[in-house]
Amino acid sequence: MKDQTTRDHIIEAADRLFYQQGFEHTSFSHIAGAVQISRGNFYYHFKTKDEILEAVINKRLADRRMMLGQWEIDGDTPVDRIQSFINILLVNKDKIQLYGCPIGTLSTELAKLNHGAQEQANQLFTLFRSWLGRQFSLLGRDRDADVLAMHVLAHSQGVATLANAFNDEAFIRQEVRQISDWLAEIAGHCPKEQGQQQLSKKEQEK
Amino acid sequence: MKDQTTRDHIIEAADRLFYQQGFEHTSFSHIAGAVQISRGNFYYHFKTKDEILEAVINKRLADRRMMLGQWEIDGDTPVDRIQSFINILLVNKDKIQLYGCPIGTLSTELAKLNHGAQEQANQLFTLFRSWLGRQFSLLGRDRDADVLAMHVLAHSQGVATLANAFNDEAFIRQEVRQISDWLAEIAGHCPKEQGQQQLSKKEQEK
DNA sequence: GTCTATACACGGATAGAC
DNA sequence: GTCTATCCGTGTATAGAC
Repeated sequence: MKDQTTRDHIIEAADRLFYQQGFEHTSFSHIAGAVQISRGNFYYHFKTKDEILEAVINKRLADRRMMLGQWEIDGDTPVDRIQSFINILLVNKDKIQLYGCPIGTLSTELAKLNHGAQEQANQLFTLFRSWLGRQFSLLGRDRDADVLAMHVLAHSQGVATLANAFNDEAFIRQEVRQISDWLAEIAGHCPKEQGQQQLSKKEQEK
Repeated sequence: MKDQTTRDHIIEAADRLFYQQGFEHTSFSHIAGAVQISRGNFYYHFKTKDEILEAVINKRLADRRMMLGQWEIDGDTPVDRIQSFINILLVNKDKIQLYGCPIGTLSTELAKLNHGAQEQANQLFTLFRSWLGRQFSLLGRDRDADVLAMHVLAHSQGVATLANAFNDEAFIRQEVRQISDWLAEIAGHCPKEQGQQQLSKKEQEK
């Protein structure tokens, strides 16, 4: 599990560089330099730049699925889990101020490049969208679960974009507070929530 | 007023191409081809690519200042004017679905490129931020005018990013409705608003 | 002001030795 | 698996003729 192959190292470096510098701006030389291998060796692992992009997106998908799975385990209620999503803005605030959201900025770039991998990259958004939608459904908001999910997703994207532009941590905290209040209000109006708080996983274990 | 110089044509084409394809992805050849001049001629007007970028940003600043000025004339109340801002999402929905927000995507790209013009590009955001802040101040929300302005700005950015990713017009309409309701509620709670409706510019002219 | 020709660096990609 | 050497296209930028 711990013995990373050269291929893994390449994907890891590319993931980081694509995020920090953008996909197009990152060259083979950049990645090869970061991994400390020659450019020639590079092509043994990946035939084209698009193949690396595909691998990076797949890695990001796997990483995020893992993260969402963990939130399901840690979060006792749907509200807790949605709050975990909102909190990424705080947890990753430094990187977001420097580079924006890794999912949003990649999607935006690929759209402009009219790149074939755009659909694949959007699966990252879809992953969060579906997951958030399920949480809102569990809250008893089955009818507008997807609308609420998209709203939360859009909010986090907007905050990331402006936090990046203005390099403003206070703004992130402000907006996280606002959307958390909004979430609490949503939860308060939900019929299924009040009585279920004590039926959460951890409580059941006792 | 109507005799555009070659320089103006270049800026116009670059403006459009930077928006549609991104700054880095757009080459001199692209722009020269669009303007129907040779690449060599190009350098008579602009010495470097960065000079074109600077000119494009200045043009965008001038265009947006003009637009905001028009909204001041057309909009009777601060609420009307803020609503004008929100409505850009609807007015430009087709382009937003294809290319995102011209201001947000440029800012995001320049941040990744670590480009010197980033600060200049952010003046576009600042322009809207200040303008929106003034409108909220006029609504009697002087204390949190900037917070509200940033909130509206972030919302529009988030909607643009996701509308672009999912190419989803219904989502835009949905979110515009939501933020409009929010605005109406904000206005309803504002002490200065109710009594001032009839003191608007057009009413005063009579 | 506009053109052609050209210099030069860099990026993606391949061939073949070790 | 990893390396060096190399090809080719494109991108920025310049020189100089018209």
